[in-house]
Amino acid sequence: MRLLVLEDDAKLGPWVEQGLREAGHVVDLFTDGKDALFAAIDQAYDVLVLDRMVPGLDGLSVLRALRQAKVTTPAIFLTALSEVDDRVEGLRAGGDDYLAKPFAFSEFLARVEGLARRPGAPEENSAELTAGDITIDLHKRTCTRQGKQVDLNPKEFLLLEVFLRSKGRVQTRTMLLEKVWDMNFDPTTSVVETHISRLRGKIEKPFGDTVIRNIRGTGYVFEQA
Amino acid sequence: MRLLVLEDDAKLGPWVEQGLREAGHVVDLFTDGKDALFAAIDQAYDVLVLDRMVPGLDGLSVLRALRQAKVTTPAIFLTALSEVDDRVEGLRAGGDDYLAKPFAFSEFLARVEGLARRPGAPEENSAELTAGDITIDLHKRTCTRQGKQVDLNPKEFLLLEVFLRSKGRVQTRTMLLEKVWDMNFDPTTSVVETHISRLRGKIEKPFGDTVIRNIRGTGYVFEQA
DNA sequence: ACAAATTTGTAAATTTGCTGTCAGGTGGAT
DNA sequence: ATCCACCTGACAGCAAATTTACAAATTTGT
Repeated sequence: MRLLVLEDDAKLGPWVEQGLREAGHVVDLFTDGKDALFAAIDQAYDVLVLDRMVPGLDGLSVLRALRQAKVTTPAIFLTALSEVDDRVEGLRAGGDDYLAKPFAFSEFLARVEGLARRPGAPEENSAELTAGDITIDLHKRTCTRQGKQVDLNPKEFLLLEVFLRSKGRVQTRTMLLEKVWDMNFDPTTSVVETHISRLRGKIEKPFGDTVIRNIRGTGYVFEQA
Repeated sequence: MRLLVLEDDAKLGPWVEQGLREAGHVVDLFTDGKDALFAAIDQAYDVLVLDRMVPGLDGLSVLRALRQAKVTTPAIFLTALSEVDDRVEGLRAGGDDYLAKPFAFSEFLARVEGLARRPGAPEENSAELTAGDITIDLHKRTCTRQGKQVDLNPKEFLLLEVFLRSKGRVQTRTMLLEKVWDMNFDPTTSVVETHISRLRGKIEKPFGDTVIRNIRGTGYVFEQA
């Protein structure tokens, strides 16, 4: 598989490059936005990996330019910024997925390879995640259950997104704190519980069943319907 | 899994400790290098997690001392980016590993668990354990028998897990106390019997047969179906 | 740029339910 | 028959989880 990586961080770039190589892919690493843009236009890549902030031309602009030029290669953003808006912005610009730093390489690889084998043009393909009768649309930021629309706040949406991406595996409180709140050192907070409760109020209560199961002393599992 | 963590940072230490606990491991946290060294010498850990800089004796020295004492437990270093020098990078060649802060917990967990199964254990990854018509899924934390779901409490689940990992071999009460309760000595307690009874109530009674056989004066054996 | 409205995190109150102890019962071994 | 190990159910303590209320922070509209 042929991959373009745009990343100027001196450590992260080579790390990503080597990891992808070891996984059997062909990688072109760029540290400058303009170079990456030109390369992406005249070469056929399977996936683009873009950093949000780089010299020359930032990843966001690169992708916008590409989409304008009708280049539909799927793209994934690496973003150091943790706020929801920053994650979302990449998607708005025509990105197909994002990943917050720091990340586990295995997860990165899975996402990249997942994008590549996805059929259809990114334009009409509205990045969706589904579990049973629950569906969320990453681009439109909407959530539906049994066809009915469910309004979620940003944090609730992100929390649900993490659950839908975990495909039924247990998410420990520590993992959730990291993925949804980027909190790295605070085992005492009870944000998780609070937001689980709110999410349940919207996604379970009106439907009278249980989709988020608690595992005492560990965390939560999203049950596949 | 039994882990030693040497980390003096007041935030990072407890965070790592709890995260590993939630993931189902037994953790001993130390903030002083010397204490950690003594513990690592006379206890059998599966992995050592060492900070580079700690009071008493720094992580690298601890590891050197251990290797000299022929302790081969695999180790992973947590180190600030600025502390990554040649010596630390060299760890990789020796089979040990390092991780630069800040890191994603999920990645840390993956590395730690990867190190532990290094000594020629090719299996794993399936996350399922099976015996006859009984199956447990460690990721989803579920248990089924004859296709029917069986709800287990954390301790019951852990107990069953221990049995499935030792298919056919006798588990003495002492072994169970150590593996499930992390107790090292207390002949008076009857926790084991109580929990065996509860587990049986869920996994034998509804199915009308026996899978956990008692061996009078010794312990229990899990019978393959 | 300001005020109103919404969203988010904290803290406290309440609920839930897991866990270990114990007591009484059962049954096997000698 | 009697001892001893094991089984089982009841119960109380406790810690985790849930819910609620409130305050801080953020977003939105003007």
